[in-house]
Amino acid sequence: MPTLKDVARHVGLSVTQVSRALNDHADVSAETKTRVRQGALEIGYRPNLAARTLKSGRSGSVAMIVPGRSETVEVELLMESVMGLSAEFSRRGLRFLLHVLGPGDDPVAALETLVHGGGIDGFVLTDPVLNDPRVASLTASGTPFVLHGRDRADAAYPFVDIDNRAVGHALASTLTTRGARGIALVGGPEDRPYTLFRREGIDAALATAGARLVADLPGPMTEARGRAAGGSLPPDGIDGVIAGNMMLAAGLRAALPDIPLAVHDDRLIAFDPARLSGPLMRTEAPLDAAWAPLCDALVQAIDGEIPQVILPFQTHG
Amino acid sequence: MPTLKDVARHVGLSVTQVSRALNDHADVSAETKTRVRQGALEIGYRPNLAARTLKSGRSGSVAMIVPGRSETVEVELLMESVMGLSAEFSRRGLRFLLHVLGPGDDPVAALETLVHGGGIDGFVLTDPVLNDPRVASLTASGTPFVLHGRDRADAAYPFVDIDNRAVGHALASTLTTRGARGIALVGGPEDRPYTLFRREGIDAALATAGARLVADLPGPMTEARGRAAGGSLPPDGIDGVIAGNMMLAAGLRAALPDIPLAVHDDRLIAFDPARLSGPLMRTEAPLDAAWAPLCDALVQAIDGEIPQVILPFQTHG
DNA sequence: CTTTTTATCCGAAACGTTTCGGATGCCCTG
DNA sequence: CAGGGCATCCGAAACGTTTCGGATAAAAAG
Repeated sequence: MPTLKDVARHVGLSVTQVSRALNDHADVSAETKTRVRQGALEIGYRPNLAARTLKSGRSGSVAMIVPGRSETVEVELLMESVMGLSAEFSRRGLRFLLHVLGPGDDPVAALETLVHGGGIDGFVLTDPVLNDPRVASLTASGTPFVLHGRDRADAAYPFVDIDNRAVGHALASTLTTRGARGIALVGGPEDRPYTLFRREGIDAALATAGARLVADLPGPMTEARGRAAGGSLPPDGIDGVIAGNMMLAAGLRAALPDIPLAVHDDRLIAFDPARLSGPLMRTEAPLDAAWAPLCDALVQAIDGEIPQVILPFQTHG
Repeated sequence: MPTLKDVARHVGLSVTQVSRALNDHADVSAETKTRVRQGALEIGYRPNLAARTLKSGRSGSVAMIVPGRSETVEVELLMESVMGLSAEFSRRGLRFLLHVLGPGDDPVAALETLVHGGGIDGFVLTDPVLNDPRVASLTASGTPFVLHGRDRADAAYPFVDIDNRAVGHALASTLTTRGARGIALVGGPEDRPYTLFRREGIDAALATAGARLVADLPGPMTEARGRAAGGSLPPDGIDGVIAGNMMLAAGLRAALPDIPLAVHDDRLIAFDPARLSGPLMRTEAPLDAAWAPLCDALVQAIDGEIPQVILPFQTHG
């Protein structure tokens, strides 16, 4: 495998100038730069990451820790993010390390092992719970990271998220402006911050409109539970339902064919809203819009900044 | 961060001896070894992965390159192997690097970048095509790898695979021993070696039994295509069909309710064979039995061996 | 015509580790 | 006591990159 020295010999320059040329440094003439790049291409030069790391202290690799297969985890989402993030990182020349936890493994312990071992510049964290211990651990050790979501309202670390409070507000408002006064919420898992934030927004909107939350049923977001929840709601006093995602909405629609439905759509699975009959309003924020911002944010976090990105959502219907 | 030099100064030895002591080398006295280890602990020494990698070429991490989302790729299988392999590697204390290709990326170029970049001890390759260029590239550069499957019959490199020729033979035999003489094959993609190997086994079995292959329809293995292929078969002269996997079989069964079906089941998706009515014979080899052997084989390959593992399959019905 | 600037270039040191090829002192054999 | 064998140690050279501190020439300024 050719090294900088080989390129230098090939183009008749010093190793120094070749290095500077390839890194687009200032004191190399434009002509030399193209000549060097050309020569590097010709002999198939590829930079040695280990050497670069040794010199610069940055390893150029980032890591993500994901839970293994289990009941509570949405594999579809997991793999969507793994593939999306990995692709974005490779495009930026960064290496993506994936650590899959075993059945009984502690996420924080795995994190600390990886951090301690060195060679990782930063972490991507996803699917936070309230006051996530991983955030605490990384903050304590001063390791750069970016969180997809937030584990508390007053997050002071780098994150990429949507405004779930606003989402909740929009969902509730869209029902109340259509006259709904008794509203049921069939939301996501209770220990997830976004469930909480959305409910805050819902409460605020309902209070303003003089409506009230008749039922609040947090839980897993599957079509089956949507149907079950729809069936368990009291038959009277409910003229609008808010669903956590499209699967829940589909189940709810099956159980309650005519009720006005407001739902947040993360576009995780291709689910055509037209398939849902009856009155439907949606807030839409595609999850896969987050991968690139997450990568950028992590890069900035590694550079010592604290990027906090709020992605937009759209309202339909 | 303390380095070897710091440890050396702290215990009053040379850098050389400290390095050898920590790596449990032969010509260091037992007493010195413990003294060095103690000293290293005291000042909190952590080996620098980059330097070690640069010098020794071993980094303790392995990589896998997967295609991004596309039509031709079975995401479910991809995710299954990524999760399975990653979990197995972390359990062995190895780091698992995942590189997801962009839409137009060349797998071989990505491979070579990663190889020369350093810091990767070996690769896991999956889903080979005939005479796979990745195999050629890694063989040429002398990089350790293990292939899930084989890209040719006379593979001389490390691999983990099932005996697809035997699978084909078993599938065909199970039909001929039941009296079938005109047999249709609805197999997998044409450029996949396993499709070829299975057909070899099928041909051999049919020749022995005096039966013949009336139709041969390679292609993607989806339920829809199974149904389409079933409908396109000539109505007469076929008294047995071989299907590439359970999805194909399900489609075929829908189109041909009574025909004897022989199918290979990789247990990729939980598909209860009992759901298929009519005469059914199966060869069964769960894909997820391969992750652990693949890891072991890669570790051996990195140590210079050439493990070649043939996993067993079972025959049902 | 000398001096200063500017645009390019280069040698050499450094990052932290492993390892080759000796050194040193000691004990044992003859 | 000369010599070989053994256990234990060390200096120095690598691995491939980045970068500091100059060097060289031509162009601009005095």
